[in-house]
Amino acid sequence: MSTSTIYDIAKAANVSIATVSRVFNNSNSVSPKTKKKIMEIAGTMGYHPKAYAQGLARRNSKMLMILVPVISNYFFMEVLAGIQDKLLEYDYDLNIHNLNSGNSSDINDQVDYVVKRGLADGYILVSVHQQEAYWEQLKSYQIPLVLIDEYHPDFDSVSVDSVEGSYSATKHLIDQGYRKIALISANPSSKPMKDRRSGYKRALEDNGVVVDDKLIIVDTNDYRDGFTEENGYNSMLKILKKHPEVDAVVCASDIQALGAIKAMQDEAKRLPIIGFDDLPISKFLGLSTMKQPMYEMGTLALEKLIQRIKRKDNLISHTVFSPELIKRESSVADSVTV
Amino acid sequence: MSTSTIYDIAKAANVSIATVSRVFNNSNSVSPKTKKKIMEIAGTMGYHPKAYAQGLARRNSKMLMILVPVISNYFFMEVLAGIQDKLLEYDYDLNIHNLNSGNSSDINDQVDYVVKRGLADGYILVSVHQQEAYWEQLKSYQIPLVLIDEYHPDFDSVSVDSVEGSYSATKHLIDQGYRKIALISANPSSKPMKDRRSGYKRALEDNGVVVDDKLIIVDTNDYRDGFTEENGYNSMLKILKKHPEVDAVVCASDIQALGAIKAMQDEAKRLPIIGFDDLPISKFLGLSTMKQPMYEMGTLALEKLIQRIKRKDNLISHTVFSPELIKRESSVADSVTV
DNA sequence: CTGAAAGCGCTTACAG
DNA sequence: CTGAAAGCGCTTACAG
Repeated sequence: MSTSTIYDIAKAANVSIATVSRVFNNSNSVSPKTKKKIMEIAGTMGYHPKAYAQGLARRNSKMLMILVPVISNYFFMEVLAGIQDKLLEYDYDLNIHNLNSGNSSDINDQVDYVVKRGLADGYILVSVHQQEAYWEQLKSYQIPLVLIDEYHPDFDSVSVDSVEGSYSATKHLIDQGYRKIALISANPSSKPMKDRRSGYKRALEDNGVVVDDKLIIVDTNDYRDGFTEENGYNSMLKILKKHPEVDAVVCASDIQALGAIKAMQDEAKRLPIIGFDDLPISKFLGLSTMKQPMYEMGTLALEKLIQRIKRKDNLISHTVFSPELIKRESSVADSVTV
Repeated sequence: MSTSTIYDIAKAANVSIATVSRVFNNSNSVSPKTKKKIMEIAGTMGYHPKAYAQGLARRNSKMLMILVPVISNYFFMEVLAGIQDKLLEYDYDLNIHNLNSGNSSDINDQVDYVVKRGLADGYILVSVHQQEAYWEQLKSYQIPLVLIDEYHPDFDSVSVDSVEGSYSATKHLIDQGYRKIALISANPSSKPMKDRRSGYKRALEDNGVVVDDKLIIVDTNDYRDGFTEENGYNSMLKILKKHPEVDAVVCASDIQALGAIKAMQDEAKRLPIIGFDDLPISKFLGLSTMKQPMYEMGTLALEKLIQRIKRKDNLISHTVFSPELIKRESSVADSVTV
């Protein structure tokens, strides 16, 4: 660690530490001459104000933090891009804290720990799903915080209507005459998955199709909440072997749909299929899907957080986007061939 | 912000702040009784020691930081997984700082800023490629730091032999009789790309094939250093239209290979092709590739960093892995059909 | 434009 | 097992 402090610089420049501090805080009440001298000395000594000392003295950190359970998914990537681009307009550092499910402590405790340590001035929680009791506790800390991909009345939030999205996806298949529609699910207890399942069911019911719970395929492997190619692959295999009556498939995510498509290829079958997300790769594979405005969700969440930091007593606001149906070859009847 | 401090807790519990501090630092020299009382009070008041105050008082943060230019690639994801899993053995927090190329300041300055602020006790730089002069400057700060996907004699590092990997990929195609082998490149000025290009050239030369620089395809769009499907798609289109003599293709990355394959489909052509990375999706698409031990690179880098923090004067160590050739359908002669 | 001094919220010898 | 006090490296009124 370059060990020089503000005292070293002050001594070398023959000024007080207050003056050194001022040049690093861009106070204009420093003469250009001494400013220049201080900057030169700081340069050669490799000095820069230490975050911990500044954070303590200022009582704010000019840092924002993103808390996210799974960094390695495309949804988060795009959300992050939106946050980062918007961040260029503001004077904040950004750090990402990966909530680790492999960790001994659970997500609750990890959020609690990070947030209470107060490293950042505000937090964006992406795809963090908690019990009601925990949200209330979090609320009591009165820390600026916005939710993405989750809804709770007590916090600003930006999310997508998963019920509606799944409804549209299912309806799209129904409209083409399919009736035995399977759902390849992810971890069924997660909030978005519950919503997607209920959208799927409602679409069937609204169109006079009896819901058959056996056609809702849940893989037991919960790695990454089931949002993996393997999950889709195995689920599709199960459909092909145990449910030959199925004539179309709704997937909880594009990544599972990709695995499912591979399974169909391996079995030389072809069923209409639709995903959820719209990964960049999906376009290349002709996968129909429900697109979420991920980038916009990121920019909007950041704006909400900045506003919240400025005025803690602003009214809470919620933004819910509707996913958009992207029709491509995978779900269109006449292009579905073996 | 939950505004209670150690003083509030001390007062409420009728003890000194030293005692409160001790219970939060797991000092065993506190009676179980007062410990319990303090924890209860802290619980109801939502108290937890603030990171900035602790960091300043302790002179270390028990935090590690990853600096990375592009978070949204599979290589980083796997490296991160390795780091995180290994981290469970140690008592450190982990944060990720995304070096933002969209930012006004360049990567140099961003690394400098972050590292000098001293938020973490050590840093892992992933895929950060700098000029020699900057490495020297960084070295002068004497901050614990390890490099992944880059090599510099002054820092511990973990990397892959891109020259050898690219050589093997090219040789694999040559061995099957192909001679007019194109290279779909990424940003040609990046270190790994230079290495991959030279591996490609050497493999050709070693096997009596004259290198034709026109067959090295560089897309002008530098988004994400060219590691995108679009880049691969456009590059392949160019090959098919302008270089019909090409009989096989080496790609700088799997993600580009995916785009390239899509382009071939759209043009109803099929050339043997090989990528570099081994994304999970590649297996499903039958893409041959050069696999890097990303997860292991992460765990190893973390271990090196921990050692470096413990003993700053240990000898610098470098680990270079050899990529492994994964043969799948995309590059095998007899399975290549339109 | 500049300095002296208080304060930010902790930790940690030191003393008992 | 516990407390008083110094110190960590800054910022920021206040005074000049």
